[in-house]
Amino acid sequence: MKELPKHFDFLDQTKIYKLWEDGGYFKPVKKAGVKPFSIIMPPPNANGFLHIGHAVFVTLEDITIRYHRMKGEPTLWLPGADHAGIQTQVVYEKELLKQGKTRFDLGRDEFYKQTYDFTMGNKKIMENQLRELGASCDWSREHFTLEPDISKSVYYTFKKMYDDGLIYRGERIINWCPRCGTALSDIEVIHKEKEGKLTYIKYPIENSNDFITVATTRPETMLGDTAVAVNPGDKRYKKYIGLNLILPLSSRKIPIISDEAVDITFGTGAVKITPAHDPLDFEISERHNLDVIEIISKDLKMTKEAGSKYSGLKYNVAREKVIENLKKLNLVEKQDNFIHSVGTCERCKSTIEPLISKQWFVKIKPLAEKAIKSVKSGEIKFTPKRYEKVYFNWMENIRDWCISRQIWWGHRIPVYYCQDCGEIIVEVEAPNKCKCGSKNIMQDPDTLDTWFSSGQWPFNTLGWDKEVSKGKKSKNGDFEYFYPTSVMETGMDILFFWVARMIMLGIYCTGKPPFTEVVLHGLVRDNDRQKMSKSKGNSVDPLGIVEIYGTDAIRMALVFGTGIGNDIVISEDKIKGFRNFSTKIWNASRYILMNLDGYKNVPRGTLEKMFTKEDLWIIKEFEKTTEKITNSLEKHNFHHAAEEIYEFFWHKFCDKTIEDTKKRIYEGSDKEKMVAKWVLFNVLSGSLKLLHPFMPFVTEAIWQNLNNKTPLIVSEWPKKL
RNA sequence: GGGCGCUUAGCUCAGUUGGCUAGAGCAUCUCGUUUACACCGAGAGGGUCAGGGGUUCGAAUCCCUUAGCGCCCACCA
Repeated sequence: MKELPKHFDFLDQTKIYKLWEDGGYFKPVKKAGVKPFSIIMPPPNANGFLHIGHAVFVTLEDITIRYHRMKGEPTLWLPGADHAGIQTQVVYEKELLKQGKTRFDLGRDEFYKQTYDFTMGNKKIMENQLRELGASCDWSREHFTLEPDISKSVYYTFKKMYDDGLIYRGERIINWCPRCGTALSDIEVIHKEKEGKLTYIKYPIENSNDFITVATTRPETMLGDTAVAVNPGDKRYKKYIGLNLILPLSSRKIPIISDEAVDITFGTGAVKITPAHDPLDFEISERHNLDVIEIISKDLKMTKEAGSKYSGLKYNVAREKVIENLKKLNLVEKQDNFIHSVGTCERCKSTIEPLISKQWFVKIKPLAEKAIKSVKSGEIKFTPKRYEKVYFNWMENIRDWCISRQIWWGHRIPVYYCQDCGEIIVEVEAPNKCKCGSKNIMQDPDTLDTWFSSGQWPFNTLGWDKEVSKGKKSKNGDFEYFYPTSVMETGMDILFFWVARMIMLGIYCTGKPPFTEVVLHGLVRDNDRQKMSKSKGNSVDPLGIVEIYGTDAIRMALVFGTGIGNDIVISEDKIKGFRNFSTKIWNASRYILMNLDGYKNVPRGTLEKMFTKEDLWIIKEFEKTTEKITNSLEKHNFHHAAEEIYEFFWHKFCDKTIEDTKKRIYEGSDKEKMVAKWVLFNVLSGSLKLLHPFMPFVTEAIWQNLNNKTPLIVSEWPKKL
């Protein structure tokens, strides 16, 4: 055995990681008939550096992975990176803006190429950051969402769903982000409370001197009204239902209709219906076969349909003009201040404009039904269980998923239109001619929602493709061996975006849910309970912390004292505390190694009768601790496990046992020394194993000095001493 | 409007199916320069477990209720 240097500040994490990686310990050895353990890593978005949130998943998943690997299970942790469609495009467009350019200056191909290079550069940095955090994942199986094989599978899924009638193209109301210039799905819209004005406008009734007053926050949309709706039970308006109104400023005749969706208590109880620019109005218009008049275009300017006085004006300019003109006609009853929630783009924060557009949608209900069943039946279990309710709540109220995006970065939709006969061709590989013989075919210009591809991540990365779907074996056999995977661990914030979609698409594509357990963690906050973010300036840079206090400290700080699923509170003081713990482990080990000169380990049985009461106590405590940690890890109770090993190592082993044995170590007989050394050596070895999943670097560094033939990472998880 | 959660020591949080004098880390105080470690050790103080009611032999834990806080979802015109 080698003595340890006095200070471990220079612990060479890179060297230790290399020892593991070069040793091939991250690669699972498949054993026929042995149940494997597998986690697909949530692929970080390859458009920036890792932040503290990434450190959380790395820590929790790496703990789980190391534990299962030590239990001797063929263990796979598959890493990857996500192209992150809109987000990356927004980030790179900002880069371009610094050069005074837009994506249109570059053109589609050049923009894609530059974004690709940018992404690959970030991906490489991220991979090394994952290494610094100790991620023991199998780099030989790493994937990227845009690589050719993955893309092919994504296209195949699209085609399969199209053929099954689960993907359709339709002209419907969607969320339009004017900044990004694309449609968004409902969950990419963040609703924020904003101050506005509620304007009450009088609509004259045809052949009458009566009016119906409607209230609106967007007066300019009246130019596109095609009805006014009231609740069928509203006595005030019953007599008017079926009559016509003369729409001010346009003189169009619009009907007064009745619909259950109208809230009697809101505003005047009469609501103007603008099907082209409001989701609820669109629904009502479908029920009543109303005309749809688009008066705002995608660049937020008024269309010709809005009338010659308004056409070409920006919508907010038009709004003022509409109010002004209505006032001249004495048709504005009043204007109230009003707080309402306004949809904004998740990525660029711009206000969303609902409008009619031709997009691709996933018919989601049939998929959702099976996804609900898989959790209800217990095929998939959530930790913490309370998130199952959140999941059901969302799944049961789900609406069709708009999957086409008018951006350039991502999987281009595998649909081709024949310019001659109008045929729609959906194919994995680009066709060179149409059935009609025409070679004049054009690919759909749009790309797929990034979550459409990440939703297939758990099986696409394992080699599922068209052939496997038809019953053939996957190329390397991974799909058959590792799928369904064991645990999906990720942030609570992407439960709907990702977890829900993986379950739906997993069941659809492979017939099986993609994992048997979902483990969700919370948000990272600072000591004042504030969410950590760069803009607030309160974020902890995990790699910066690694340099100062070491990876082991930050990992412990992230799991200690936080129940799984709850928000994680972390501060520099907390991390410092666990740096102290690393030092404690180092020093205790250094002391033991100093006193193990010439020590040869022997089986416990040969010393059984010579143990002191204190020896037997620590042995018993070790076994109790081992059992508790094992149980906690099985239940994903990371904080319990961490707290147990901390308490055991510091306050039982160091404070009690090491002190108790000093007398024997310094003054005892040879036999007493031998027994004391046995206890120190074996409890230390066992403790290093228990500590290893949490604090892999210090423990491995010490282990390397204990004359062990194999590294700690592949040592056997302990049961007894 | 619907749903979920939180309220425990000065601070940040644990507390598994109800069961010994309610725990940890940090902070505070006292003592200790013992040959692993001051990034340490020994010890101490500190809590009507948000308020009220109920079930029970027994409640921080289960039920009801009130108050405050946070989050998520939703078509508040």
